[in-house]
Amino acid sequence: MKKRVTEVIQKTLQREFVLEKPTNLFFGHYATPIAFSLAKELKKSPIAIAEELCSKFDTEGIFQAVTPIKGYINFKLSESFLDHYATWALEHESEFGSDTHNESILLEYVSANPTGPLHIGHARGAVMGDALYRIGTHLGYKITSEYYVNDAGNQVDLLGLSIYLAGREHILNVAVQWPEEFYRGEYIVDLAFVAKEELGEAIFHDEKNIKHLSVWGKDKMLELIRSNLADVGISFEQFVSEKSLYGQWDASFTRLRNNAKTYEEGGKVWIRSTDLGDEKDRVVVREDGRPTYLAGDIIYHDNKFQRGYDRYINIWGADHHGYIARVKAAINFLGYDESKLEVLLAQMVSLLKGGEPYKMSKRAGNFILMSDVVSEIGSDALRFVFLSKKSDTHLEFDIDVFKQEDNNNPVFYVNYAHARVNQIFAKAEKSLQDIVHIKLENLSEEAQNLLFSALLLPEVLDDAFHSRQVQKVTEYLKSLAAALHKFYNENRVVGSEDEAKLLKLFAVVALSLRVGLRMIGIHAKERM
RNA sequence: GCGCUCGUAGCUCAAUUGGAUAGAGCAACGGACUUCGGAUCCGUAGGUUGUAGGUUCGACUCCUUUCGAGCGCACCA
Repeated sequence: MKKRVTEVIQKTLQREFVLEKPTNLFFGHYATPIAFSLAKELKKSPIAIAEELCSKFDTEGIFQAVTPIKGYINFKLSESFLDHYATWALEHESEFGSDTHNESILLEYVSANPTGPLHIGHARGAVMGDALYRIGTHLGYKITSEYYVNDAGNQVDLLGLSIYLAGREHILNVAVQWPEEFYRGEYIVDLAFVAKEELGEAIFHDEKNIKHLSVWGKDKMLELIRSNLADVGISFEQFVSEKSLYGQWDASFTRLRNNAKTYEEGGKVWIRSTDLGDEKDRVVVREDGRPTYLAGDIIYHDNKFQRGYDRYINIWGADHHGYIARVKAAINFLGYDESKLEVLLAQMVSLLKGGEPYKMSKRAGNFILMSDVVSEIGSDALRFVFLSKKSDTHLEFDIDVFKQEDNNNPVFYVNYAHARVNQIFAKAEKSLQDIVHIKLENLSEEAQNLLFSALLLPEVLDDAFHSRQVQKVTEYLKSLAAALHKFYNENRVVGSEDEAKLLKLFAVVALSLRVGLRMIGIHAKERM
């Protein structure tokens, strides 16, 4: 819709302009403040310019009226244009809001270490990544979703050790000296018992088995993570193992060295990340020859860029923000365009329950488990609330709100609007086929506004994806649902003169709600 | 101390990325045809957008100052 409008205006004005929506639909459906920017150049008042420009538009086709108000030029769409679009949308539900783009994008998210279950912090990045994936794919981008598995290094060793010691303490009943650092959650003890089942008790007799337990435990945790994700409807196209990329280190390292971006000092190899704005240079190879974590990420990003996507998006927890500079520096040093990498940060989440801080799970080792929250409020509510706020703001919410079945609960509210439309169709004993070709004309002001709002979904999706701000979708769904509830309360549909027209209008609203919800991974309810 | 992110109604958050009178929900108060599902809707009240400057036709948005919060500042991942 916006595309068509832009085309038409472009053709008439023959210059660049900003197209926006008026704050009040009373003015029109679209508006441009172009007269303000022309005022200086033309040495005339914006008001005069706006009036002049308005007369250039013909009001036979797509626009019903083009009016100047206080320097703004306002465009009102014609009913026949809106009706055509509505009919098309109803007949092509799966294409509503879709588009084509050539850009290919590698979207990496979650990538939690396979050393424990997912906690609530991971959930925010997870649902955000998944929503971007769904929206972007719908918009026609070629997106690949990927999970990077840190299956090398200390943490996995620590996992093995923790299971081993838990087994000795709880299964062999021998006294154990716990080291300073280990994984504390009760899930470790559970794992030890599973290990006993699957591998036999003898595994805890010899510390040589720790290595084996590490790999075994890592696989188990990855399985758990996948099932946690599956519970909220998230799956990945590919998992990339850190370990499997290690063979490529020499090649990456050689390129860095040849570009003179590394140096040796104190027996270690450093990368000159300060050249590109990092606070200090970073070690990539330790004195004993083992590569650092950064080395792993250098290989991984080298590998990513070799795969030749147009764009790379990483979603990281906000606590990793300090890492962006060095990774971007490394990408640049490897000879790639680092601006192709976008890092989105998911800020911290704090949960309340009945106004009190949510109890940490002992099972998880003082984290809030994502699976606990999901079993309390469900996947839909979790998604909706996490996607309702800008990802870079700190978020606090009370999970009791999402158990209520009323206005407090936005998931419920939006679903209710959708179900309501279904109920009306049932009451009227009509189906979509009966009304899809009814012409929407001579609508009341309110009906026309509602129709227009419902048809905005495509541009909302577009905007949300481009700005990587998924809360625009949830905001839109809430306001569209509100508009429907309001209209419903003020207008009788079934049995009225305009029954067929209003049913069609409602069908468009329901369509928009349904597709919008689908974009954030929620299945719209037919009845409550 | 340095860096990143953030500061909007009592609370939780929006604001078309520089545009028209800064909007929703909650909480408070007052209302709605004996209902196409009242699981909804309408109204009232609530703001110097943390502070102080600057940029311009125009600033919640950009720049500078200052205060406050969170996070980060590993040869851990």
